[in-house]
Amino acid sequence: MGRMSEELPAYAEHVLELTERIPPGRVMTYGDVAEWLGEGGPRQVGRVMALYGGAVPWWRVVRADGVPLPGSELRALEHYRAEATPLRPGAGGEPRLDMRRARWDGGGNSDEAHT
DNA sequence: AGCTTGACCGACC
DNA sequence: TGGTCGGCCAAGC
Repeated sequence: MGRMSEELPAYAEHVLELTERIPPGRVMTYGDVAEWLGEGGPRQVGRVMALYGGAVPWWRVVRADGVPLPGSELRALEHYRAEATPLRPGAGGEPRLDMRRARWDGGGNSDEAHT
């Protein structure tokens, strides 16, 4: 029949798939995901994560400024600690992601970090 | 059809 | 370091 009941939009599936691909200890920004995918924008990625992010390592997709997801900071921090994700003390002493080291390019070159 | 909202981003000041 | 502004793009009302 004509209508295909998409339980999960194709775009959402791509976002989730890439998210699962992010190695432990690394993160990608919403914008990076969108750019890597070559479609949509940061806001679309954010929407997907808000709706279906619970099924994937959501803590590995973060804002460009390295601030942990508001509302789930504790849970995120726990994961970062467990994965040894590069963190950095913020102004108020609050931990923020060290984007310079934690940012992952998407597998184009897995080993590139290391200053 | 128009306006608001959102797990955003970069430039500016 | 932090606040504001404009741009972005899809979904809801």
